[in-house]
Amino acid sequence: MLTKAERTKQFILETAVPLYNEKGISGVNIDDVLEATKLTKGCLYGHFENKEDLSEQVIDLSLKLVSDRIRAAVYQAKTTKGKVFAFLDFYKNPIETYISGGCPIFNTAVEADDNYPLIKEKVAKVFRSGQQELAGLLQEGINTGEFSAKLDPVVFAFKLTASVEGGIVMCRVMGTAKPMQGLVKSLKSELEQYVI
Amino acid sequence: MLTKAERTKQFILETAVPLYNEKGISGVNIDDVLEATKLTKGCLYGHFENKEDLSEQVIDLSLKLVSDRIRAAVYQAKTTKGKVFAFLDFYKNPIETYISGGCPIFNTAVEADDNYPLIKEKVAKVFRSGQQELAGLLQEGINTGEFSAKLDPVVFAFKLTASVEGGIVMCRVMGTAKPMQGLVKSLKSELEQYVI
DNA sequence: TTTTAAATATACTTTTTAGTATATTTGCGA
DNA sequence: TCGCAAATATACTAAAAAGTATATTTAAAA
Repeated sequence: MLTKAERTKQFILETAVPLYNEKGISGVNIDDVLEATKLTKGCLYGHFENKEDLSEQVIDLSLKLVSDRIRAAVYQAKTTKGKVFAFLDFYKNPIETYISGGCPIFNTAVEADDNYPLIKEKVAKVFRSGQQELAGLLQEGINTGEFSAKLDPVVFAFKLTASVEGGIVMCRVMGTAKPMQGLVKSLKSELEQYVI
Repeated sequence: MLTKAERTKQFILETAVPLYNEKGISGVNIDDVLEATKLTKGCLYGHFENKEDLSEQVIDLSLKLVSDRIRAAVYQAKTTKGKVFAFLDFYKNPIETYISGGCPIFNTAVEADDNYPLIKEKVAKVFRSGQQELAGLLQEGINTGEFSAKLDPVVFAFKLTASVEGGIVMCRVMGTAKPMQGLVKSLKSELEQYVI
């Protein structure tokens, strides 16, 4: 059983997650969070040192939530090909995302890049481990004979992630999920070329 | 000959462009701009109604600058394949970008998405016309017999843009341009498959 | 070259946002 | 179920940021 304080803190973080994802770190202010949680300053500052502390923990949670969810989707599939397809299907609809406002990993990456070195490093870690995992998956597929050895796991893992993430942003701005369908289809058939 | 006021206004906008690209619209404040330009409030507010007006015009310029530059790079090549390759090579080094801070089209897209509907629409226009142009280019290549008709111009144009833009962000955050080389190489060889 | 309106600087006010001191309430171990 | 420490609310101060009134300077037309 969680203590009251722990539950409140968790509630603040969870409520702030979509807020931060939509407005960005610089775009969110404390009053937004108070408004959304219906709590007061005294309460919030009882759980977080300052805005920076809050922001850091919100981003931590956002990154964890979406990473876990993608991983869960991927590891549900049995074959390697199925896993890769599951990854591609995760952002099938870039308008209505798991956490409102697009992909938090990517959104954070763009904003943290030149402004928040600490958070930038967190996102870098997420990307690096994600790339390693995805490339490892592809390599495994080659090892088990599911894919041709002509497939470059590291390059293709990057291509998959970069194009999907880029596609999300473009679709969201243009207000249509359609190009994503074509993109995913194209990436799937690209992988099919390596299926033995 | 430009008048003094026109030159000053242009100077403010040009100075603010990299600032906005690095810090984002919500991250920039008037004092940052004054600091960078070494001008004063009285002067700045003589040229812009308010911060919103300034932001809008800075973004307009950023989008124009980078669009023009990409177009210039592309239309320098003679063959269609050469043009597409030039497009891919434009962000060959995602760390040191034409405008410091990454691709302004993409950075703006991410931030404007849920926060600045007016600017979002501007970015959407840039993406739409860019996609149309790139797809048109590919279609032309098919028409002239340079590419196979099996190439889907709309889908491939989206794939090219999304993956390069996504790749820029990932490389910047991870602090390495290397994955971009592999990505560009892969996209080039993907196009080569359609070259007759 | 002179005049003056336009451009810019200075010094302010207002508004917004972050943060804090203290009072009040509430959950939980004794 | 009582007592009190922990949690939360209230009401404030501090800091930062936006915006303005007015003085001063400067560029360009006469």
